[in-house]
Amino acid sequence: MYTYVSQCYFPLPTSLPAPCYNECTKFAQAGLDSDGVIVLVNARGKPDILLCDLDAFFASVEQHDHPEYLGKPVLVGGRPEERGVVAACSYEARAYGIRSAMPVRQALQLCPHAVLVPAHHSRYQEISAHVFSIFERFTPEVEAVSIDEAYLAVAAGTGTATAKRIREAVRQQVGLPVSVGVSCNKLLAKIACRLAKPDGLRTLWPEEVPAVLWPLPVGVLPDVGPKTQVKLSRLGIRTVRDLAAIPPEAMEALLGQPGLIICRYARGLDDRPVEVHRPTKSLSEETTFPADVNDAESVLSTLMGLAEELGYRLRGRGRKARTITLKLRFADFRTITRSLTLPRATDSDAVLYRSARDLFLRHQGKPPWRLVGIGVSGLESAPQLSFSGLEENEDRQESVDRLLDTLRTRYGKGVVRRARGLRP
DNA sequence: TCTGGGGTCCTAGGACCC
DNA sequence: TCTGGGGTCCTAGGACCC
Repeated sequence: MYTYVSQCYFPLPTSLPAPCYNECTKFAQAGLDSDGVIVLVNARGKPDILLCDLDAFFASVEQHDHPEYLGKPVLVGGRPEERGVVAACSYEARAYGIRSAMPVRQALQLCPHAVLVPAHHSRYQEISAHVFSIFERFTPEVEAVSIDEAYLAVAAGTGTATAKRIREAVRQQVGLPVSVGVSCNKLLAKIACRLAKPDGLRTLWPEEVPAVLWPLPVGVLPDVGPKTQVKLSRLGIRTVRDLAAIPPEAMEALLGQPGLIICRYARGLDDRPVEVHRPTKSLSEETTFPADVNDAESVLSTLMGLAEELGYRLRGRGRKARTITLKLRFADFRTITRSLTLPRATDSDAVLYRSARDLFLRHQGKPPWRLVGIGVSGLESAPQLSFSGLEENEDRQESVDRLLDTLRTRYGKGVVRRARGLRP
């Protein structure tokens, strides 16, 4: 008997092979267990899914590079007097109730003797690249979620063994703990990893959904953030079990499309594929001022620096953008975005800056300003310019941007700022 | 003591075209 | 004079994630 099952939960008889609650279509094999419940079995040899997540990544790197920090509460983040927040904290710090995204000032009140370290992003990038290269020795199917997290697809039945070997390899060759969750889909792998932390490995198979997933608060599910939790709790929905008992149509009426998705999650169902290549859709640069700013000139000069940085990144990736977005945050935290779309895509610092400046002059609102940012979207790949093409290029500014990029890559940012006539 | 920075995806309304 | 849908592009905001 073959069928197409996507709703409800299915307890599994032990005689059947490892189940998979992904929404299988023509290859899904269904049967009835002793209770007469429909059973959906992975008959296609679907891969096992691993979620590998480096524990407290930035903080662990700092502890690795500075062994004197081992065993201590470590905060990686901005300076408290500049409104910094915690980017990462060690498990020792978490014991004091410190969490990432918490203002550093608040974190230091919870734990005054914590070690506060500024972020070293290029170092984290380097370590991340090393870890990802280890992942890729085990499977080409690696989807980077972030600098410290990746989904891996491996052959069915090999998940746990692979996870053990990955953890050993990363521990030995990089010296960092990585937790791994193993299951048959992304959702359950992610929850398994969360349960495994810190420095652990665990599996979570669909037959464990009622016992393990259902008692947890709905907030463990992806896409269920603070706002959604409030909406759900008004309906008395607090645990995943509560949610699994609600008809999906009701959730769709309440939350739209995401309502249907979280209903499937509540049943342990998730058919998102592991995607190796995910093209960048947008890039942005923003800054919160150490103190609110009252003069437009300061905002504009900051904006120029952000535009240069963004242009540099855009050109470095060989992309151009059609839509430019200005972001402003006021002292009361109200935030607006204003965008414009150009007839032709650009990667020029000057065009980025002028566009953002014009948007600012038109929509600046009332000072003081707290944050300014610039973003680009509508990305296109920029044709590679040959050197001769560069010389013939009518837009001299483009050649200047690229020359300065070369200098910057070779000699660093300070050289370029001087070349542009800015103070180093 | 307020609340970083970099992303993704979705929704909704208006303009415009067929 | 009144009244259609459908599709695409653009803009703005919101929720969420790491």
